[in-house]
Amino acid sequence: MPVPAQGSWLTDMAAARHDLDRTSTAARIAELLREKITDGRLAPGERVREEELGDALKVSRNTVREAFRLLAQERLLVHEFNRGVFVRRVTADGLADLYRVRRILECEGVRCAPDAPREALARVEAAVLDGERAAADGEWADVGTADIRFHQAIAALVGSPRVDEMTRLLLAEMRLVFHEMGSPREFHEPYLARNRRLHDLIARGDLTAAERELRSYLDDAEAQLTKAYREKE
Amino acid sequence: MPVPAQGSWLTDMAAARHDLDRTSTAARIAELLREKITDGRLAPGERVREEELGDALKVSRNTVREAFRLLAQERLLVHEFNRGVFVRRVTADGLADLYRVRRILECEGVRCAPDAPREALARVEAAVLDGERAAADGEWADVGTADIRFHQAIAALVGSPRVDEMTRLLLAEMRLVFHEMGSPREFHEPYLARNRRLHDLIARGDLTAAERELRSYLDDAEAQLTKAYREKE
DNA sequence: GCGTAGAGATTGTTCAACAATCCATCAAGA
DNA sequence: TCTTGATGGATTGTTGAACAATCTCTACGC
Repeated sequence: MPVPAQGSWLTDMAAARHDLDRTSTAARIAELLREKITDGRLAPGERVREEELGDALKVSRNTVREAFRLLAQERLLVHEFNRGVFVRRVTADGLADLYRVRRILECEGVRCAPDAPREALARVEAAVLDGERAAADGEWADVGTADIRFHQAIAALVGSPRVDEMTRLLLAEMRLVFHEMGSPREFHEPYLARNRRLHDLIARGDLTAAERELRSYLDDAEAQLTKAYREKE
Repeated sequence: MPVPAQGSWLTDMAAARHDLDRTSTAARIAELLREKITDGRLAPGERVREEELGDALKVSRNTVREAFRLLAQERLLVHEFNRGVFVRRVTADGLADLYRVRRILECEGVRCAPDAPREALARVEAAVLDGERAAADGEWADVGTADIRFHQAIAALVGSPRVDEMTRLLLAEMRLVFHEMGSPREFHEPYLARNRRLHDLIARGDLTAAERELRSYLDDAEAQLTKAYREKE
């Protein structure tokens, strides 16, 4: 049989392989739950009963349990042995750790910006624009989504699938934090301008200033959230 | 009821909570498999049949499947829909990505060294000593284990549970790479002295030199492994 | 107020069955 | 000979029911 040339259409097919393989019922249930959780329709701390969910989706308990295991490993659900599964509640300590890792990954993204492909930087700007547009329309939930996509894009400048995945989980957990405090507008509005500035600094190639801006950005956001956390207790 | 003082013994109890709660059968099976994989007794690419394993352990297929899901999320197993689960094979691309993230996390560890507690640095030195001792005894498998513990300890200087966990998964995957090439001695021996030097630089507080040393360390290791990978193909 | 005991609910685990899919093999046809 | 298509066995995917183990709440007695 003929050997396909490097970079032939066959290579593309091989790369697109994962799009083709069907997904298990458990994986699809997990996806549904993920949406409900990131939407905030399943609130942090809320319990998810396996029989209840199984009946609602017309699937067996075993399948539901598989889905639970997936999301528990993703840190969206917490599985307490013999007690059940709950939507994760992020503690103040957890929040600090979240920001610690965000600082590491996102700052690395900024430092990698010069080596990043043009499309990667374009995605950063796209997220900025989406946020500004959503703010103009008063769609504050969408502003939050755009903000998360912005930071995802920053970390993606590293160009590492692993970093992308870690950031995805990280930011999904951040959504839990936002939902726990329920403050879409007051929280996201002031950061729109900073997203814009951060992007411009990166695009201009002033990485030192960009990293400084990002760090102060994250410090401020963390301080604000932590303060709100403490007040809630 | 009296409020416990910050850092009291109650805090310790709460932290040790997870040691007490019984673990599910699936979690224990996962632990068994994890050992077999990191020991190399389950080789990369090898298939693990669910019925076979269930019979061997006298547990039901469903329970085995749960264990598979856990390890698949840990990236030790690969789950191919309708085809089965296999011990992960790390590709050359995967190897490069592993080192990309290791550089990020471990270099951050070095930079955080001044703020790290004394015990954290002690663990770095302990790993160095363990490696040297194992080498003197000719126990090259133990040298590999000590090397991994060394790098785990470096990343742990960050002081973040999340970084610890990410590094744990990362290094478990590195073991797969080592097993795939089956070269314990030739590979680990030259790095013993470098581990020692790296620790000394950190202990001395010369972080600039330490980070440079670590980067060159990782570059060399990656190059060596990548070369061996290419030759195997 | 405190400890105990029991009832009900929920999770943990097993088992058997069937459906869906994969894989190797083999037969037919160009 | 090579390709194509069909067949059957093996393995995974999913279900539903059953029972055991554990938790949680309530009622009771002290």
